[in-house]
Amino acid sequence: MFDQIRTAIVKGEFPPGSKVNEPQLSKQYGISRGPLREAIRRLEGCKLVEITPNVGAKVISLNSEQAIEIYEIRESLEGLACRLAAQKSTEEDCRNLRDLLANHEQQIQSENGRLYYQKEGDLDFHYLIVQLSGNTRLFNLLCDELYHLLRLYRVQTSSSPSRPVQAFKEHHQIVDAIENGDGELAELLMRRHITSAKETLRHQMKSE
Amino acid sequence: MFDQIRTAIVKGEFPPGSKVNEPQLSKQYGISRGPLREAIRRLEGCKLVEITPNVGAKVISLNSEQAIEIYEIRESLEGLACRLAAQKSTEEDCRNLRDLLANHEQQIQSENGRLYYQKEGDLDFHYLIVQLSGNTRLFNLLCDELYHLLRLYRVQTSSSPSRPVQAFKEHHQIVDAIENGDGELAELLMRRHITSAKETLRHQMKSE
DNA sequence: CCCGCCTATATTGTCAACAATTTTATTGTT
DNA sequence: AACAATAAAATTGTTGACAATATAGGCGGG
Repeated sequence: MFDQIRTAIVKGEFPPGSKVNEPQLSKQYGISRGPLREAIRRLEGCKLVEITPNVGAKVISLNSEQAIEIYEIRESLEGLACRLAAQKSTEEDCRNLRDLLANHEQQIQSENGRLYYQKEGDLDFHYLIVQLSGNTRLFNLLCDELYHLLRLYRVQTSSSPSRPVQAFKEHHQIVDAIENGDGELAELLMRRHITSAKETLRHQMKSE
Repeated sequence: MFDQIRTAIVKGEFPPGSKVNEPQLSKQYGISRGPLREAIRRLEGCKLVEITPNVGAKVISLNSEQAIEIYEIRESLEGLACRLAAQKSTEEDCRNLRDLLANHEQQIQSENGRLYYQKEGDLDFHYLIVQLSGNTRLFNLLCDELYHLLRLYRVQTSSSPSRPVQAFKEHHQIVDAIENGDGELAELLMRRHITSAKETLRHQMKSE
C-alpha cells in the first residue's frame, strides 16, 4: 500500500504539488481511509508529501535550490560511505563492484543501454557502495529517503544525468581507491563526483 | 500529541525496547486509536519506534554499534554544516555564536551549570551552526531525527558527555574558522570534534 | 517435570459513520 | 461588475465497533 503510492509518486503519476485526496485514493486502492492515512504519514516521514493540518497532504515539489540541498547532503554522506567501504570491503566486494561497472559498460555500448545507464545505472553503483559501507542507518537514510527524492526530481524536471561517460570513468577511479583500501582518496573522489553533478545542476539553473 | 509521545520517549519515560500498547496509550492521552496510530507512524518516520506488522510498535533501543553509526553520520553532516556556515554567515551570526559560547562559559563556572552544559549546552551549539548552514533539509535531518536519537541514547546509557572543557575549547576554534570564512578548516575541526566524541564512546565500549 | 496442543484473552488491522473544518458556490448589496 | 456575507458541498479529523492475528495460559500426553 505504502509502497504502491510511493512508487506512483516517484514515477510522477501523482504530479508534484498536487493534492492528495483521501476519499479518492481510498476508492482507487480499495481500502478504507484509516490505513490510507497511516500510509500518508509514512510518506510524510520520507518527505514525499507535506501535510498541512485541516487541509491535507500534497505531493512534494522540489525546486532547484532544494535539489542542490539534497546534493550537498549526498556529497557528504556518500563520501562517508566510500571511506567506510574502502576500510572494510573484501576482495569479493571489489569484484562485485567491478562486475557492476563491466555490466554498465556493456549497456553503454548498446544504444538504448546508454539510456538505461543514464536512468538507473548510476544509482545502482551508489546503492552498492552504500551497502558496502556497513553502516545500516546510512544505508536507510540514503536509499529510503534521498534517492527517492532525487528520482522524483529527475522525473519532475525530466532531466537525465548529463556526462555519463565521464561519470563512468569516475566510478572506476572510485573503485580503484576502494580496492587499495584508501579511504581518504575514495571519499575525496566520491565527493568530487557528486559535486560536479551538483555544479552541472547549478549551471542549468543559472541558464534560465 | 505526536510531540508529547516523542518527548516522553526521549526523556526515557517509555523504556527503550518496551512495547507500545495502543489501547493503553489511547486511554492515557485521552484520544482514540485512529489518531494515535498516525502519531506512531510519525514516530516510525523519525526512527524512534520500530513497527512489526501484526505485532506492534516498540520503542527503539540503541546499542553502542548503532550509536557509533549515528556519530559517523553526524561527523559527516555537521562537517558539511560547518563548511556552509563558514561560507555564508554574517558578522551578526558570528556574534551570536560568540554570545552562546560566552553563556556556556559562565554556566561552566558555576557548579550545576557544568551539569547543564554537559547535558544540553553542547547540542545548543551544534543546533545553531546547523541553522547557520542555511540548508533547510540538513537542519531538519539533524534536529528532527538524529539529535533526538542521541538524546535517547544518552538517557538510555545515562552517559553525560565527558571532556566538557576540551569540547568548549574546540567550539571556540570552530567559531574562529567560521569567522574567518575558512570553510575547509571549519569542516575539518568539526569532524575532528565529533570524531573524538565517537572515539570516547568506542573506548567505553571496549572496556566492557 | 517438560513439551506440544488447544482454548481464551489481548492486541493489532480495518471499516463505516459522525463531527469539525475548509473550500466552493450562491446570493445579495453597492 | 465586483465585493462581502452566507449557505452548501467537500474534505479532513475523530470515534467506536468489528474482524484478523498474535500472545498467554491451561490441559493432557509423554
